[in-house]
Amino acid sequence: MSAVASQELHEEVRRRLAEHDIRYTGGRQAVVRTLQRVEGPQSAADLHKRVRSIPLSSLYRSLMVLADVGILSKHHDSDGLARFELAEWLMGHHHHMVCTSCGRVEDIEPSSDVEAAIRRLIDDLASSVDYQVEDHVLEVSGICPACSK
Amino acid sequence: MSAVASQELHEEVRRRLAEHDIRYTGGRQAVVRTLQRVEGPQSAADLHKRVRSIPLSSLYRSLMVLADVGILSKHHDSDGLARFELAEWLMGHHHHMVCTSCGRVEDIEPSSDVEAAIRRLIDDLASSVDYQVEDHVLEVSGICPACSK
DNA sequence: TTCCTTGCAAACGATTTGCATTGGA
DNA sequence: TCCAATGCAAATCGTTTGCAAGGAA
Repeated sequence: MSAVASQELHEEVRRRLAEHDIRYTGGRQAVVRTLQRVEGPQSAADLHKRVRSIPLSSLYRSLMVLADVGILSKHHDSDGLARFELAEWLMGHHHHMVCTSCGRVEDIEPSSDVEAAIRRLIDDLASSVDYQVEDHVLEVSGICPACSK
Repeated sequence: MSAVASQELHEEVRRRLAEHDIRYTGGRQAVVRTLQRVEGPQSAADLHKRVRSIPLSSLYRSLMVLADVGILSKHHDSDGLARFELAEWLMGHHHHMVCTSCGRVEDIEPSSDVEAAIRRLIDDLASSVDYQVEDHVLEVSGICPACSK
């Protein structure tokens, strides 16, 4: 559940890719490295600005491959743009705090007891509709400290 | 917080639109009526199938207008498709349970004490990053009863 | 050699927009 | 009359794909 150490991360990724006979190429490493050092989910365009050496189509292909094998998680922001971040087994489980004013996204890592409480609530909710819970996403929106001034 | 009575709904909508000098036309009523009777957020294509009389471009325009004045809320599914549902002040606050197998989305209305607990947790999380909470979305994914058989 | 990868350009598909027309207050 | 609303076609734009060339094992 907790994040993989930074040094081990690339080895973990390489290993996971190898299981699928997929190479951990320079372009893919650049994507993972970039996502490792920036906060919040990034769009293809965001990443393209940071690794201008990789053409967009290749970037999209890398993102697809990495998401397919579970190294990245993909979701869509309020504008429908696809955004990517390192998957939870690499990043650690976390939630998002989105500023409705500036769009900034902050990662929030709940303390273990808060997280436990969330799970309990979710299990409650799920049992009422007889679902088998796999995962959950909590996204909180509000005004960030910078914008509230 | 609770849902507006079905009969009052259209009056509420008409009122809200009137504040913006926007007419509550047949097409818009069809959209609202459809969203009122189907479960879960609907895509433009979904809605178009149900109200085939309205061309897609007009449908998109209705959806945009209705979302802009806060009658509909818009979000994107895992494929990036825009989906719409009646806003919370009309629908009542609720969360989503998404089946990862068949894609079905179920609305979940948390009991008031569960909801209170969620808010407490969120306020906790938010205070740690000094955000001013406005809203929250909890999306739980798992296997629905039909798919688990 | 074998197959995964990459680049470029073309194709796609959801959504948006220009413009002339229609319709309600 | 006046201005919002509509329909149609064309344009946008993020994303995907075909295909030929490149590269690692």
